[in-house]
Amino acid sequence: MEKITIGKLAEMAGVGVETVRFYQRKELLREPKSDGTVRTYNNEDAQKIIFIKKAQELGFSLAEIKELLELNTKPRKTCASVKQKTIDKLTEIEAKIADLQKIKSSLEKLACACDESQDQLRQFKVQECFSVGLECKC
Amino acid sequence: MEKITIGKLAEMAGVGVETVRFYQRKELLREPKSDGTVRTYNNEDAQKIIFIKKAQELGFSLAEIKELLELNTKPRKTCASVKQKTIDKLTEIEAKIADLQKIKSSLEKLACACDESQDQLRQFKVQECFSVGLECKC
DNA sequence: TTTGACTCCGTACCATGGTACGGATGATAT
DNA sequence: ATATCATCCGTACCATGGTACGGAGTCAAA
Repeated sequence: MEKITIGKLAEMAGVGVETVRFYQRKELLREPKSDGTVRTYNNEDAQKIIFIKKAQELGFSLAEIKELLELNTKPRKTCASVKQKTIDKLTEIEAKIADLQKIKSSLEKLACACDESQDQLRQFKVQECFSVGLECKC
Repeated sequence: MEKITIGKLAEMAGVGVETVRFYQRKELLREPKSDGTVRTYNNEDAQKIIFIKKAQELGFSLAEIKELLELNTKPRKTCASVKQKTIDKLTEIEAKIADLQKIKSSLEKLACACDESQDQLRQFKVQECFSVGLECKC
């Protein structure tokens, strides 16, 4: 395994060096062992940063992301409690997927309306996707 | 249609009065007509706020949410350009759904690992979901 | 061995998305 | 009609998630 410096790591993950250090302060990333004074990272650190960025785009806060990353890594936790937390997270994620599907259906309807009348187009309201039944009649 | 004051609206949508005013400043909500000095809102305003909150949880910024709400409401836009933008948004949303599915599969695998050995459990890494192939052997 | 690039660390600053506060005015219930 | 409550508006402040800066130390190639 090659020696990865913070600059290299940041580049691999597509973030700034300062961001890496910020995540360390927030305990989203470990403080790596230093051989001498310059610290070295590994591929897992890069993977973690990439996960953090993706999860943020999906509406998770850093605190929530920390929970996700630590689900099974806290010692002294029973299998059962890990499983319960995991299932809770799964439920949350399924809800997000369902909400995205609603917006998706709504936008599909809008795409249809583009081929209908100007009137149809102007009267369409994306925001209704969370309150009324949606059916695309294309 | 009943008269909805800002306080009522905020309550309906589950936000604070200040948040409503903030969204108005950001032009996510219209400045409603006032009959006299107190302004009155309608159900659509409430629907919009609910949409905003949901979309935020899905990782959209207020600027992006504004774009979504305005997709078909800007006059002087051609049907074709509306359609193109809509399709772009759809693509984005499909990507989000796909990423959520990856995390979901990963957590499902974790839930399985809970029933296996402690070793399996501790070695599991959620963050791998964006880099390696995942298969649940439950 | 010096020069240039990179690291480390602290502190300051920034944008986004609100939240709180306070005074003036307007509405409503008794 | 007056007490109470909400609205309006401006401004200040706040938390989250970074980003920038500056000084000191370190490493590696020429």
